[in-house]
Amino acid sequence: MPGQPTMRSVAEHAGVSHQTVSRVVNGDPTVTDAVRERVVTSMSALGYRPSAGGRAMARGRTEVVGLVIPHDPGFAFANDHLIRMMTGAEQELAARGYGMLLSTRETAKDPASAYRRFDRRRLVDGLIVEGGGGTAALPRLVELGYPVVVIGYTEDDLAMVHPDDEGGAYAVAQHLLALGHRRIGVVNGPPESRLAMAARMRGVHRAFTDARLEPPPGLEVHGDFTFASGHAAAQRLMALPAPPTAVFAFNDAMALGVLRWMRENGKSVPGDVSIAGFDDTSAAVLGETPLTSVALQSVDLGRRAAQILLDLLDGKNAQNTETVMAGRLMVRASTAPPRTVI
Amino acid sequence: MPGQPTMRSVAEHAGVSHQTVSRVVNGDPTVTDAVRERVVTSMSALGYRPSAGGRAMARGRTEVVGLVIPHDPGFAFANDHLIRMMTGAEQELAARGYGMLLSTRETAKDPASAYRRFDRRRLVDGLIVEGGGGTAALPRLVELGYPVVVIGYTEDDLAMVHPDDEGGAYAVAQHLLALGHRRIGVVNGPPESRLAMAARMRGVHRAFTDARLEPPPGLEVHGDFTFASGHAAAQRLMALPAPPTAVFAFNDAMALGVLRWMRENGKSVPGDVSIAGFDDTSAAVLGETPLTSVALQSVDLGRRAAQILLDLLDGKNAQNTETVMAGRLMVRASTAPPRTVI
DNA sequence: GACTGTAAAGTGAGCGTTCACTTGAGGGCA
DNA sequence: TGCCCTCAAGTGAACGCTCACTTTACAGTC
Repeated sequence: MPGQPTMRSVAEHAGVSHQTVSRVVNGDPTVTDAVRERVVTSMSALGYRPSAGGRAMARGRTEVVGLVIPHDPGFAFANDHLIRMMTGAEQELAARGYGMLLSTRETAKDPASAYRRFDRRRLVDGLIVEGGGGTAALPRLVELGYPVVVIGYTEDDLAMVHPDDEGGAYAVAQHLLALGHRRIGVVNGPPESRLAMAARMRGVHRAFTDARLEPPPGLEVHGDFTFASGHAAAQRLMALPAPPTAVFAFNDAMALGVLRWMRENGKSVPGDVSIAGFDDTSAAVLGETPLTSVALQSVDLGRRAAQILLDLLDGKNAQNTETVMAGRLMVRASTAPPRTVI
Repeated sequence: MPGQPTMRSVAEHAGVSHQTVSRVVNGDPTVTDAVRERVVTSMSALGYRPSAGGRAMARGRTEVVGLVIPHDPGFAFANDHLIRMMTGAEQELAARGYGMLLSTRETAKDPASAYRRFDRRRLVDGLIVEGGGGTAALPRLVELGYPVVVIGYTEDDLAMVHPDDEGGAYAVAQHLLALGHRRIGVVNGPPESRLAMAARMRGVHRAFTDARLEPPPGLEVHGDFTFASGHAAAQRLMALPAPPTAVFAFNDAMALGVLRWMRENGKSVPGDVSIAGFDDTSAAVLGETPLTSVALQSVDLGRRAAQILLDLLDGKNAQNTETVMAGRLMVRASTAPPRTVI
């Protein structure tokens, strides 16, 4: 787009200096109303819009932050969370005049792919990384001098924002215990998410401990967050000599897999087996048997991450904080007291 | 981040001119291997990374495009599509060295909000707008000189990329007719999507016509794409004197609402009533009764939109094309022959 | 040997802002 | 009246890159 009006052309049109136009654009209070009005008139007469590139050059920062999200074809179920988180972050950033540049990474194939962009070129001021797991490339970004906020967990010394996984899992386990379940099966997640999964596991154990009960041994199996792995996990759990009366899957997709297995094998839910999930995805809510699950505050998670990053950019709050946002237990039709209270 | 190395400092370190460094960065073939190697060594020794701002200034374009997506709290079901579309677009853009700036708009509250950013400041070279509906602000963007590609439908004279809504709906209707259904209820979408919905309706009618049948009158009701509206629509359809034997809802969320109503009212699916949706969301696939639906090529839709936009930016393909991407009928457990073939 | 052509590298301006500093006008006060 | 102070606006450089043009070196030709 050649021939776009510049500050100098606006200045000429308004009969002031370019610096005065700059002051008007940036809301400098020292400009008198008369001059300001003249400049504003010229700006709209010429159709002037400031160039982000010019500003970036002069200020030494781009006022754009990068958002790195995982993108794994198989993990479609996290989409509700991702979209909400993104909009939360975007709105917070927009409110402070920042833009959000999106970069996707295929965790499995090439974890570093999404970072490479930021490594190669200086086009963002900081980064929000969704999902700390499997991000060995994180230290490289820090090395480059980027402020980084992780949505999720990381072992690197970075600001973290994450849901209260332990509290959420505690709430689910407590709910199931209160219904009278004792043999509670757990479908745990994959190694990439071990920090979040460990927190959820702690929550489950704490619920048992608080109820002065021992967590039943041998009722924990592992999935990889996919529907299919939940389905397989149900098979394994129900084949045990003493199968569980309730299954708590560490995400909704696996919980739906468990539910499907129950349907296929003539088990009623919640009659024979109660099922609970985690994430409160639309698939869990809108199904024929709505799932008890834990709702994350995805929008606020994104919003908060953006706030922290902006504070880091402003030099405020240089501490690498850990922010935990409460989850909410959503009790639905998939959980009920066990047939025979033990 | 002050004191970052620049082209000139790299040039000094390597004992060449800044222009030679520029040539190396941009892969100019006229640089001899010896010099190139020296420059590359200096670049990594100093940790040099080009400044996107400087390049944007000098080139007069930012090499970033904007992606505008709708964000309506109630419309969570489109998330699968959105994420896939975004990753498709992002990967295509990244492959050509472009960045993708995200902007969300709340269609209902303030349709123009997402555009304002691009109106106020010159920070992208072009725009991809997801969902043409309700975008009265589009002409303003064109007026500003942005190349725009719409994913969806628009009445403005812009490049469009959209799924084959007519063909997809045709496939569903044909499938239901082939099963023996004649009284096929349709749960249509909201006015904002009227162009897409009209295409789907044409598809349904064409299927009837091709089968030398008359579309049954009075079996079309309207929803707003939400689960609740699908639920209500089922109520209305089934209260008719001659209720449908199959219901085709124009998105999955409404189809799931229909399914729920059937469950609550003792109708078996697909025994008493067949149900089909549109979009092939995870909620439809992973439910207890997997839904027959139409899968969109969301990733390719995004990828294609990005390609077209990049071509527009290159001055190639100045035509405002309309690109249609086939959908795929996914037949699942929610559709079967009617109990009594009429 | 002088001339031309070409490939490789260098020079300097310019892109549109902001920053640090300077100028100028006007007011208050002794 | 003269001085200083304050507030509003102006001046010019700098930010880091690319573009258009120029220089240099060297080989080929007559």
